[in-house]
Amino acid sequence: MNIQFSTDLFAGLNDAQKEAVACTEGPVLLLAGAGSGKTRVLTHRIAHIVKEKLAQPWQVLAVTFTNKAAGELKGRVSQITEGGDKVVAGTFHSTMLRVLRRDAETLGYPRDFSIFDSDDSKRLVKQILKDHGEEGFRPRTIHSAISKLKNDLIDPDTYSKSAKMPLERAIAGVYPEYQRRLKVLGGMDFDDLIILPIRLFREYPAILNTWSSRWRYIHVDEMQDTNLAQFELLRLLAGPKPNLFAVGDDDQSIYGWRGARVDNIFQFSDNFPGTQVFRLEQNYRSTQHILDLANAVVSKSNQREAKNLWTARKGGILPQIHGLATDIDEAREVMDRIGRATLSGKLAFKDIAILYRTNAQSRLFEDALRAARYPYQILSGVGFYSRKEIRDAVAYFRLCLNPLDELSLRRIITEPPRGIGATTLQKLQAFANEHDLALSEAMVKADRVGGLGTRAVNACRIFTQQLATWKAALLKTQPARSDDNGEKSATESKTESEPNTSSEKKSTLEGWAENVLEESGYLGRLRDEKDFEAQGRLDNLDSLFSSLAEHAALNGTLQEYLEQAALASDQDKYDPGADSVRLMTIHAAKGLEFPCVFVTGLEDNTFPLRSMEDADSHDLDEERRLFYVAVTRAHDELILTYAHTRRVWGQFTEMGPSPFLLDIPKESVEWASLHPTATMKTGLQAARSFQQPAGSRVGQMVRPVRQKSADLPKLGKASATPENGGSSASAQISHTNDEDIPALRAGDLVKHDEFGQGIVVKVEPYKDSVRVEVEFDGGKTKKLIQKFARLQPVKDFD
DNA sequence: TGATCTCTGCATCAG
DNA sequence: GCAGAGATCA
Repeated sequence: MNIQFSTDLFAGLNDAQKEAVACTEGPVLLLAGAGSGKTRVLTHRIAHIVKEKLAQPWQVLAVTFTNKAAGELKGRVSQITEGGDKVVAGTFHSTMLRVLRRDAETLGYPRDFSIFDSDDSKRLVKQILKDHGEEGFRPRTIHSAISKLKNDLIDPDTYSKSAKMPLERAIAGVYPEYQRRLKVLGGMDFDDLIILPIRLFREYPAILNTWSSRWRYIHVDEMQDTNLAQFELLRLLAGPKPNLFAVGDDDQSIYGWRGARVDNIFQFSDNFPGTQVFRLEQNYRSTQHILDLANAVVSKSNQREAKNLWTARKGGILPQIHGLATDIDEAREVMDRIGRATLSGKLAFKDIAILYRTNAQSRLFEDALRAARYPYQILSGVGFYSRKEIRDAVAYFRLCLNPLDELSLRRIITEPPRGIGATTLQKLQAFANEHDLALSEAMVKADRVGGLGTRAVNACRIFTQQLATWKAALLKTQPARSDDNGEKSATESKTESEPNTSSEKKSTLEGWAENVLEESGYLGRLRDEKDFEAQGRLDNLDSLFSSLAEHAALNGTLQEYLEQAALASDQDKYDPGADSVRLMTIHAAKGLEFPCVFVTGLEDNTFPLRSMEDADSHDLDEERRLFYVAVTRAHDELILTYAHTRRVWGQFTEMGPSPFLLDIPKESVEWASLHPTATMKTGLQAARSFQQPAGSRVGQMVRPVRQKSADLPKLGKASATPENGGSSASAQISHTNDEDIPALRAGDLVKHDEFGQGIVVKVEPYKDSVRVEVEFDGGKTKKLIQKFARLQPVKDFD
């Protein structure tokens, strides 16, 4: 997609797009279907505002869904008009972080507050539960409840009044304490980054005025996925004469589970009287086939604005559905297709995306890609910054910036072991509580803490001294923010490779970082371990150092680095240049597009994924929209796959096909599955069972895959049903692979073009092939030379 | 105190 | 299949 240098910003836009770009004043709602060019409208509108001098670039705010999208937006605006790089663009979180870095002290937080990620938050909740003697509840549950309350702007007092049930009372007990401790530790969690600015704006109108008068034009992308708190922020910032431009699509609302409200779109006009509404309904991305399929499934959802998404791209490749015996076969099938498409030069690796519902599914694809030696990148899952060694390193860094950050302190105090164990910490903590000190302050005064042995006191002294040295050394690496011109040598001083120099000599940020981990003994300990895993960890730390160096070369501070790390999204890892297959969850694929898309794991309870507690139709609708998002990522080619057997939690589990597959009209898709009739049947059962209350779950039979072939009677029945008659089944094998002949063994299910389905009775060598004896349905037994017989294995069947 | 081992519980989506 | 908790031993 290339934006041309055009004097006319409106050239190349369709009528609806033009209108939206031109409408710069007052509240505007742009309902933009998938692939309808909303990003184009956003960029052009902002460029238009800047170019017409309606505002300075820095008076234009664009809230995007990822920081990466923000960067791209700025880049594109710069291409069209001058000063585009000065437009303020970022996610809600990163934008509000600016506000908070300036005024956090007003709310009683230190300037250098830490950002706690959800792992930190859960730890904190766990601590509180322990202190309250309520360890029966899961920290995860409590934390997510608190998070939800915060996003709904419900404060602890209000909640406490309505809390009745034991769980609710536990939440009500933890919530205020959690907030209190965050503050004591000088930390904010992700939700605080949204709700604290709200409090700031409400309580200090002058501060609100600073920002709301600065940002004269506000743009919000993906409005359907904003929550109440984010909406309130927008309302406050937009002020009484809102120049607020919101873009969204209710069909793509996929974050209900974390508090997003589609009503922020539906009720936009009520909340902002005088709203002008525009619709983008022409899709420029996908073929008609793909849109038909997408529309068919999403139109079954209950709460939805009727719309009419269309495309001029008629024809194209019909989407395919492919059912495989096992999840491993599924991965193999995807590899096969990738191989064929790339080998023929039809597609590059980077044109291909493999999408899945949950991160756990990525492993098999990863293994298969590695085995096939196809380049790939994973855009979701356990990222770099959540690796243990990186978290440890970051904890050291965070502690240097914010001594109150007890979570980090506790994390690294035994990494490596330094003679300070649980009992010592307990005593320190008691002392700290008594004298109203932070844990790190108590350590400084360890000699005054009762009951500590000299060994422990010494250990504390050594550690606190180290910490002080590191802090001092850190200051030398940071260019003073006001006059930072000279420090260009940041990347260049890597010449000295002596690891054990004192902190004085390393004046670069990465040198400092390396030194901290060296002096603390962290690196030494890893080196001593000498095993494969430890080497990997050391390599990762090396990557951390070089990324710090890169950051420092751009005059970035450690704090900024940590912020970026904390707020980085999965998509920020996306490297559009690299020619590699992309793997990601559907959530992470939001906003992206690819010529060829695999949507995998289309089984009941994989996708849609049912949760134990709330299996109501509302959730199914969100899964449905998620499916819609998944398939509308594709330009030309769409392949849906599912497996009959999947390993779940290490156990082989029978899966039924996704109910979504049943919503796809026959003419919109090609069934490449081996057993469509059976598929449809189990699919129907699955669809029905979805509506049943939790507890009555089906399809959880567990048995080893090897026993599969013993399942013959069922097969016989299924293939004897009148409506399938065998003909439909044979039509399904759309392409026989003329690769290697499948290895068969007695008990395997096979299918023959003429004789239908059967079971292998005997396998014996015959010349340069094998002779297979097959007992076909109806009792006929045939001896066939496999080389000529074109027997198709039917590995797995319900 | 800390290393090692066993076991249990648990398992979406994400900034 | 894995991480974290708890038990055990040096």
